[in-house]
Amino acid sequence: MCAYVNSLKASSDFQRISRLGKKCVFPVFIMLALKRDGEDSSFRLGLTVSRKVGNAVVRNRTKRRLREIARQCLITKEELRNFDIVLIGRASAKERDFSLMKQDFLHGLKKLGITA
RNA sequence: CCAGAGAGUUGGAUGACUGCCCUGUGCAAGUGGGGAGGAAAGUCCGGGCUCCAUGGAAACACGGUGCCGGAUAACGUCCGGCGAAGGCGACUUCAGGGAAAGUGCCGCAGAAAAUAUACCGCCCGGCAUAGCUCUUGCGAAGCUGGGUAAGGGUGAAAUGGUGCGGUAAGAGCGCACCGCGACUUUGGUAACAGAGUUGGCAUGGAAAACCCCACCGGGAGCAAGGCCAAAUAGGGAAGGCACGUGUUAGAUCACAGGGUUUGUUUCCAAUCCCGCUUUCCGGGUCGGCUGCAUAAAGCGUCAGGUAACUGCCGUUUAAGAUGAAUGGUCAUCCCGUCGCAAGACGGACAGAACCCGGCUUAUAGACUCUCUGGUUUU
Repeated sequence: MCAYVNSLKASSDFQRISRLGKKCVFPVFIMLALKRDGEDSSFRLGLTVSRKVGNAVVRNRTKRRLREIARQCLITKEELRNFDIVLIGRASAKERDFSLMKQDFLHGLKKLGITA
């Protein structure tokens, strides 16, 4: 998907994370996180935006905004090694201010105990 | 200027920082170039391309199209014309072949909904009563036998319409005009239109119930298909057995037999394939590459054509992702709304997925051209 993060693709990965991972709900998105075992040290990101959010234009835009937030917040953090994170977009994501969404994301990372 | 009709264009602009996809260049760091739409949408038609081993023909079935002529690779599309309906008009709309080939249908209402028929009414005859006249008749109401489609009422629709004649009352029964059919003729490539003669009314509606006629159509789709490739099964080679006839060293070759060829059946041509078993070799799911963007291409001049469109020449090369790039933040300007102002808010519908030609649907605002009907002035 991108050079700076590896993406989650297989639907089995999404199912495993939603079953076993920790969950944190915001009005704009739902954050799921799960620590992975093994040698691979990279961080992986998955995005899900359902049809309830809007038409194809709105869904694409929502995914881009979520991906940009992840890029700006996560790329430098060493704590995120071996973590899989899934973001599920919700309907209000198309209207919320970008900087506020960014704060929501950092807050979510703290709540799930990933960062201090 | 107001109201309206038709056709078309556009779909915010520029920049900064920081990212993504493709690509050129470079050992590398880096750096250059390109990056959503008119509908990319719905997936409704028509093609290209690919596979189903190949080509041709016929019948049946199924599906589609349906005034005429043209355009096109093709179309259910487009252009021009005809007819019908609507509008003062510009113009718009139309599932616009056949109902005298056949079957079936026409709710409710109404007498009757299709071999016509008689509910009320109108008219005539018979019987017969009240009454009148007066000894012979007239006879309302009533009963009964007929005639009649003028009038009433019902309905979406009632067996041509209006008028005059005619008649007991009526009726295309007769006549005039209109409509309709047939024939002749003129114009037109044709649909069709005009004129004339004639018939004397025959042909109610609906084909979007079946059907008939003409024409068209094989199926599935880029998750097509091809290549590289960890595992398993099918596959190939060699041997043995089996096998109609001939032949040969030999399933070697020929003929015969059987089988496949995508809606079904049949025929023709050509080509392809052929039972069982042992050993050895190989083998293609996840993944990657390809298919994959130079094409019925865009733009422009000129020429032909009423037009759709075509031809010549010149010129341009224009996204290529695959859990799917084309973003985020900000500044200035533009447009709209609100506001005295500073400023605030908003800028439609909507996201390429093999590629083209259409159709349909969604679309804030802005702009251009042509035409029509008014109004005012000259």
